[in-house]
Amino acid sequence: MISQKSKYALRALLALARIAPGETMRIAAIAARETIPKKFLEQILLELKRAGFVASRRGKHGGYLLLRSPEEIVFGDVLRLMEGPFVPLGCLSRGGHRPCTDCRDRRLCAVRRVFARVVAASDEILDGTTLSDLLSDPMGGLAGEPEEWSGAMRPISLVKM
Amino acid sequence: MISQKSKYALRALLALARIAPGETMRIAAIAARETIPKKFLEQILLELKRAGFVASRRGKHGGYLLLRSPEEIVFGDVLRLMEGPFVPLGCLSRGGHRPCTDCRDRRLCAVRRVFARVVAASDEILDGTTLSDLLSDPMGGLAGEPEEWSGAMRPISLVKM
DNA sequence: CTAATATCTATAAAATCTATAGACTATTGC
DNA sequence: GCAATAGTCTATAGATTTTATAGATATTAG
Repeated sequence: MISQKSKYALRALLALARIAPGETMRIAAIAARETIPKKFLEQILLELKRAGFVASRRGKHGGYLLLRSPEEIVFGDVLRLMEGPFVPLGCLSRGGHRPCTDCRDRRLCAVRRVFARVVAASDEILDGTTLSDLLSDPMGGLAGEPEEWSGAMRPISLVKM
Repeated sequence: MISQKSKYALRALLALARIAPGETMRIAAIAARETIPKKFLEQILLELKRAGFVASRRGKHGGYLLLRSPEEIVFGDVLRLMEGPFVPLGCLSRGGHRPCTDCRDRRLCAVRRVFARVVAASDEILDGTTLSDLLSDPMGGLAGEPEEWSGAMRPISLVKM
């Protein structure tokens, strides 16, 4: 499962992407509009600020704004920041850190190999989607209800994310 | 991240896939060979038994064996059993249960749409891989070290699974 | 009968996720 | 300068989930 924190971060960034460039939006306004606990959102926005996604102004008329354009903000980057050094298996993290302690030989770990493919497929989507992709096509080309989805759009998989 | 439990389950099934058909393998033997806590493994094997993946014999000379052939045991099915009703977002679970409580309109939820695509891509791999795929190709066609992986095989993505 | 082995229920220990609290700092308008 | 507004920072609490362990029970072989 993606964490609430990541979901909140993505929604907050989308909210900021909808305001006029150069304008700011207050934490309280984002929290209210996106239904996010304000104090939790504060921490999330600070993380996003430290990572260079957003900037802030303090004091009266303060608030947050995007530091990069929506075309440059990639879903995968936001998730990597919010979720920490995560892949489906610890031993798949960058540089091979966090090795399994219970896996005799990484090269022979069958589980590892399958999930490496899942990671690659997920990355292709997450690193190929930006905020602007979602802004320009708010309904994703769908006209019906989610209940009417079929085929590739149907949420069937249950792998934990 | 995939849970330890799922990883243990997959490794246990692979261990059972390697023994002769009709033979059994004791819990203690699987635990030792795959470096899995024995008592934890007991619970996992019971779940796998209830779901029809394996069968067991009690008493002396008891143990576990696969109830389906390795060609019929699909990674996705095992994960769905072990991880529960999971998708990257609660509102993507089967039948649309577990709706977001903080998302105004599911049809407009941009985050939801992106992750629906991730789910579909992951499923394609997980539901297309069986135990026998891994048995017949233990090295996955790779000759070098994981550190030498490149391109699509490199574990870059950090989406939490 | 006894030893080996799986079964079952409960609980403990640890980690993580989510959220809240409260004091502090900076900016603006008057 | 002062008050109001709004972001910053550190700590911690509460809840949930994950991981693992304990111990009593049931079954089978010999």
